[in-house]
Amino acid sequence: MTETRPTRSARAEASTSDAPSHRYDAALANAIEAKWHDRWDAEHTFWAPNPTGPLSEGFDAVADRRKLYVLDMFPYPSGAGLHVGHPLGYIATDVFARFQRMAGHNVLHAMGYDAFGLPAEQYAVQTGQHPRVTTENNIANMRRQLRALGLGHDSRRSIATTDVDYYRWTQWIFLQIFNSWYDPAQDKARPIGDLVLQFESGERDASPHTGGRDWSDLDHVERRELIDSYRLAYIAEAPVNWCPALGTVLANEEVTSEGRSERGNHPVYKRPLKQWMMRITAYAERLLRDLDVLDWSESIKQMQRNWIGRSVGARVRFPVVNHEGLDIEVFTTRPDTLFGATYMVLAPEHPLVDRIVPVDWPGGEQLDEWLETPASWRGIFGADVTPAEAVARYREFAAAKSDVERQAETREKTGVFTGAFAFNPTNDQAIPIFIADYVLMGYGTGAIMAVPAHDQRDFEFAKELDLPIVEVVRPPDTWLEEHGVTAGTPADQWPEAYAGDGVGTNSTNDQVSLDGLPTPEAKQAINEWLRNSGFGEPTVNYKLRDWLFSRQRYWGEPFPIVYDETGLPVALPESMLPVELPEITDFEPRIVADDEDTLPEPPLARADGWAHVELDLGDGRKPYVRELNTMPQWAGSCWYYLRYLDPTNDDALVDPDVERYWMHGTRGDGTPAAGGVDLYVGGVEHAVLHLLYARFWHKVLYDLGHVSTPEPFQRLFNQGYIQAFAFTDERGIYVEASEVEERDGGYFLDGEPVTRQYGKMGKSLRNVVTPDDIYRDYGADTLRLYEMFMGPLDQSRPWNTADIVGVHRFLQRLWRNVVDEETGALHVSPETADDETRRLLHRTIAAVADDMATMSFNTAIASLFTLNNQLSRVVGERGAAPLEIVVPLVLMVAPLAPHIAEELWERLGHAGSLVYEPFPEADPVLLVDELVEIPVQVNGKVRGHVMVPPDADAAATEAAARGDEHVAALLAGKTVRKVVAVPGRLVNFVVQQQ
RNA sequence: GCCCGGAUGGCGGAAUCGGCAGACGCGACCGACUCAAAAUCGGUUGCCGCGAGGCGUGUGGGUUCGAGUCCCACUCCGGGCACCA
Repeated sequence: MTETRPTRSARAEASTSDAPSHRYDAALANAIEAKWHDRWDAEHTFWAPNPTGPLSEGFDAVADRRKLYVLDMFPYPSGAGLHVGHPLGYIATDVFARFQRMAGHNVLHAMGYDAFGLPAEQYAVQTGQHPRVTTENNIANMRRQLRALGLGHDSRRSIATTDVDYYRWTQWIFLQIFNSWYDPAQDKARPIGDLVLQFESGERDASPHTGGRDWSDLDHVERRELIDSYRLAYIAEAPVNWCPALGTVLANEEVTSEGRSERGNHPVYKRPLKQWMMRITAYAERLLRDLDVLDWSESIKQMQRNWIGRSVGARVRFPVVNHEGLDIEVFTTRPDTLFGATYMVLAPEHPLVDRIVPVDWPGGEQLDEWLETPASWRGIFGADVTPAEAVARYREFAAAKSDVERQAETREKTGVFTGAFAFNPTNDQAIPIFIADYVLMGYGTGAIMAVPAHDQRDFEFAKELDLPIVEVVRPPDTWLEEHGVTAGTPADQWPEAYAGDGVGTNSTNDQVSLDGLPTPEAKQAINEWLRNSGFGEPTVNYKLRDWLFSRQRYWGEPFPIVYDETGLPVALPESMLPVELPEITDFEPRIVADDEDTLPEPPLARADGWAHVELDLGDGRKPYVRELNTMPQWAGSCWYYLRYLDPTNDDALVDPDVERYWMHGTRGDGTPAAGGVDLYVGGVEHAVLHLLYARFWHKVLYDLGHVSTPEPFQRLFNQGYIQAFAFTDERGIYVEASEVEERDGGYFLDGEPVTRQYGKMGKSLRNVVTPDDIYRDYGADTLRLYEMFMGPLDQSRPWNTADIVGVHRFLQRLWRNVVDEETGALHVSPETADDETRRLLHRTIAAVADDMATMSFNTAIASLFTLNNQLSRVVGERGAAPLEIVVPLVLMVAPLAPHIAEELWERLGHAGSLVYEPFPEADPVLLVDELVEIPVQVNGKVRGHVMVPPDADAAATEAAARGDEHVAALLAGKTVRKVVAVPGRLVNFVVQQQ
């Protein structure tokens, strides 16, 4: 590139042309920043020593400091590079980490790259360039952009998930999970070998899972199948989210509620496929319970709670009429309404449907009151056909509806009678069994008991198909009134179901009566009856499903799994790790048709020499076929925070002593904690993806003794987003935002008016501002300061380049207060500051230290502005800045704008970096003013101010207030009914209203 | 529909416990410097009013000597979940 940048701003031109030669401008800032980046690198300034091992050099010097682990969410190295919105969190953690170093902590702060994933692979498909090349280029560019920000990361600890040395340990963790099972008795994961021992010793009975056969009756393959069914990582054929456009299946968490892929918004179809699953459901209760001890925002906790979806209820078994021994099991949160169950509904794909469907529609004595099956039960699906045909038709109808269509529809209830009946166990009444798509196979047991009087969905279905509606919970009078009915109104004349608590009614048999019982007691009573009668038992159900863990992709971690002649998976031994990705040239998914009939073929299937191997896994050398799927992108990001601790360890994923030092159960301030990372900063978009998966893996590692804390992230902070204005022309097309001019309250591009919009920064809105632009025009310190000054970290706010000059001027004034702009010489003085300035200094120190600790960086900066403005006044008067003010000011600025602070620190005569200098401390004596100004109110309105000593009591303050001329005039001739005098705060005279 | 979060000048935002609303910055206006402009420096800037003063934190009520802050009802905006039994 030989030509000069055409976009170089006029401001930068002007400031470099005829400004004083030692003014702090972009050019000077860039020079200073480059110098300190090199210095920090050369001096290993940000190397945080481990207590032991290869990274422990220098630990003795920091051994008495408290540890602090600060972490940013793992970034994906995008080919587009960073825009100014990306580093917001990184700057915040860096400011916090720098402050905490000055406050006496040994701070671990590192940055790595979540580098597997779709974009590099899709780029490879388009260009033929290997994803590794693309990925490494992107990482290099991102490293450059982040280095320019002056982030104090320990560069030795930077890892990428694509490093073979890293994914070797991702595979190792997979093996740990694969080789474990969840023992409900101990409520933890245990080695799979323990389970085998339990079966062999007879301690655990195999027969319930094998059709009544004992472990000793099983052959080798059957035993493996049984054991495999217990593993925390297992293969299952289940309806999965197949996304043809992405050529892969997706986890539930990766599918939006509109039934589209979170990445790319492509249609997703349910189809049965054999896939790897992770048994995260075994941890549902612990994942939920342990949220209570985490310092996370309530909203994120709530999102995880919703996703886990715990509900308390009961399982109830309904015997199927004419099928001896066959029960339909349902889950209900309202077992107290069991007497009101007038029909049942199965999900259309429920496996029992085919077994219960009779040859003909029932009639005569099977139906208590009707002579033949009512037409309404058969509806349009069952008219003129057999039950089997009706079921088939309905299934076809339901399957044809995509999730999107279901969403869009008005949720009119549809369904069809199966022709079969079940007994309501409370009263032995035969109730009809339907299939309907409002019952989902994936939740509970895929079957429900329908209580139309007390469930709105069942109510609507009952109305639609003309089914009986029986009241078993008496609603409160207020509800009856509001719905225009009385206590005597039959439930089928209610305008809607009553789903709330009430008092039991119509619920009595020989053994139990719920009549008159309030709902909570009724639940207890019926649960007891269910247990005694054997029809059911209380239980807890979760919405959370197991995690679908395989992807039909190339650019991901290969599984350390092969298959032998039985087709069952065999774990590779640790000694065979890593399983490296084979080199291939064709990354294209084989079939990309955007419909639901295509089958995925993993790209690894084409690596013939790799996929088929001969190995000796203890059975002698024999052929095996490798697992051809790869792991999802979430795998690598599930544990990277552990690898930062000990990135070079070849013997373990992390040394236990190192792990305990950085992670173990105390917070930075010494109080007990459940999780190891002291501060984790990132976007809210990972609320139920990464944060749930990582907690799950961490708990498995905890159960197996590989980590010492039950939770990975003690404190989570969700930063807001930087949004930006965008502009559309009259066609509604986005135009380049940086070229739009504002004048007379309107916006114009090339003289044509354009419309201002607001949204996420990105290519599609053409409103990207890159950090490189800002470095060029102002320098990195200005960018850092601006991003921290824009507002509170947890809120989203608009980027506004025009506002940047404010913080840039601050740095310029700070510089000018210390360095002569014309000569470059220092103009500081050892003379003491005046009392007012000194007091302001100490107030500022107190405020800034407090704000830094609570990450209120915007107000910390405001305080620094105020002090610097005062210093400017002093310099104006005296021609020199008192060192007494300058030194602490520079130290306070250091976490926020480290380059200029280091430079000033050096010019002030210090040899080393200020990174580990103690943060200034406020003198408490100077925080108290000699006189304080107190507002004086009359009837709540401020009418004057008086100066009083800070320790003046109420009487003295009131006396002073009465002495104020203006106040005295207002009080003259009026009756003071009450005086509120709050010492140090205010005085309020309450006078008779005239 | 359910669950969270939010609403303060022209703009971004500030205001530990219920105690001077609008800190700090942008913008705007005035002035200094300059032949001039930019940059820089100083001042003014919630609204109405010449002023005294009045009004003012999404809306309507309430508690209180006193409410941006607490309570009740609502409006709008953002996010999450959603036929979850």
